[in-house]
Amino acid sequence: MKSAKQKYHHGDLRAALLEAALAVLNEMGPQGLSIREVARRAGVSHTAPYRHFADKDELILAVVEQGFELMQQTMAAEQDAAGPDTLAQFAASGFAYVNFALSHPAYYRVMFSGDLLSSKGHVAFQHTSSQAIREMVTDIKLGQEQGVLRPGDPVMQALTIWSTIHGFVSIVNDNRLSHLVGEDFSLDDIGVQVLVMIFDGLGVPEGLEK
Amino acid sequence: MKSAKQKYHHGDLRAALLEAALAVLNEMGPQGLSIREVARRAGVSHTAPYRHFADKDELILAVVEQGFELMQQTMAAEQDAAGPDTLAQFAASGFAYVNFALSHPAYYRVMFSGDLLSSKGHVAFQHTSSQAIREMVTDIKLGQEQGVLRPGDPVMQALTIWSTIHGFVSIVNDNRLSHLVGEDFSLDDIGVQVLVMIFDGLGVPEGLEK
DNA sequence: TGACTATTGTAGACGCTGGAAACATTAGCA
DNA sequence: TGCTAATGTTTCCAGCGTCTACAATAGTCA
Repeated sequence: MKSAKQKYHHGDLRAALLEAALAVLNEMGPQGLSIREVARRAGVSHTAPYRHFADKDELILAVVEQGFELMQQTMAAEQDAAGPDTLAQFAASGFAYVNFALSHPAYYRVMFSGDLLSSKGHVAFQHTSSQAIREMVTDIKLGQEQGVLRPGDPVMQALTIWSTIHGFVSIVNDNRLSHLVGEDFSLDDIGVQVLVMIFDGLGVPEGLEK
Repeated sequence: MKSAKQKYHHGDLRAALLEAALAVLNEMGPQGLSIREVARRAGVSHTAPYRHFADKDELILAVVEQGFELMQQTMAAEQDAAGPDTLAQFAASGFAYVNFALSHPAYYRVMFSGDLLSSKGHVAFQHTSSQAIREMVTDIKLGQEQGVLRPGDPVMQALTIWSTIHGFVSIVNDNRLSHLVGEDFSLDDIGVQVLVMIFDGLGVPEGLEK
């Protein structure tokens, strides 16, 4: 028996479905995400979702979109809170990215994996991250002008930074460094070190060779 | 009608199934990978695979394992071919990694995504890459001793390098930089630039600030 | 107010999937 | 030659995405 009176029309089924989809992803992983399960959680018939999403791909893409909006808001807020210093803003963005990915693994995975989508759905999917990298390039140009970043192609720099951060959080979210994270190291510590390394570089600076 | 005489026993069905699975991944993507499709391609009934793999997870894990072996062989060969110089060997490994990932996207995806597996299968999956990072740490220690790499925790350095490379090839394989790759840039060029940047760092070296 | 229509939900069907159980064929060995 | 284990087949089940036909409601306009 349902606690609330069952009405024929749900009211805001679309939002309820998105929420249910995210809950399923969190609780059961990507394999557990089925239209029927999502419908079940929302308390509607298994075909009701088709009134709001053409197919499973569209449901997933809606979750992806929602994830990007949330991430962007989070990052913008952190960047604003960092004060006027360019480098500090930059670092704040980076930490916010890592933070979002690690605290919302289900969102992040669905936003960047694409394996849940059929090959058809991939076309729409590829465009979802272009906005984020465009903002990053703008920030990098600013950093170059202010002399805190090396000169060079800002697109390449953005790609390098993005690669490192994305690679790092993917590795962590796939639980591939569980053997590293013990009492001595927190994930935050490790994340900071990785970000510092990509700033300083790993090679020995010129003029300091043995 | 089959060209070869149909025998009741296949001979080496296990290998044939792995080959078929890889072909399916290449042609139809992760969504197209089903036990039944793989069995169809191998010309056997849809339950025959269960004589060789307990379930779908085990089939996928076998593909993953095969992929790691192939990658390791490729990387070792390139490293040997690079001559005695430590830095050159190091670079050769890096390029071999990128090369493998970009020329075998299906292998790489299944090796590192994990989304194809049920939550049960993840446990075995997480151990598959520990060998690779252990070798990397050894190489990095050598680089530090020879003075071509900065001093510091070699595990962290390995993680940083691995993050960057893994992130880069993931982004490329997910087709997220199709707008960058035109006539002016090849993926190889971009890959080289990314690797150089992580060596030199992105920040302005000390003593050279404005 | 009352009827018409578009919107939103349901019921049932189809072919696909992963997987279990029972059965058939064959290879290897005593 | 005959026994047994290994390997492949047949049949069956429940769950999945999605299609089609139908039902209930909300909104609109006379």
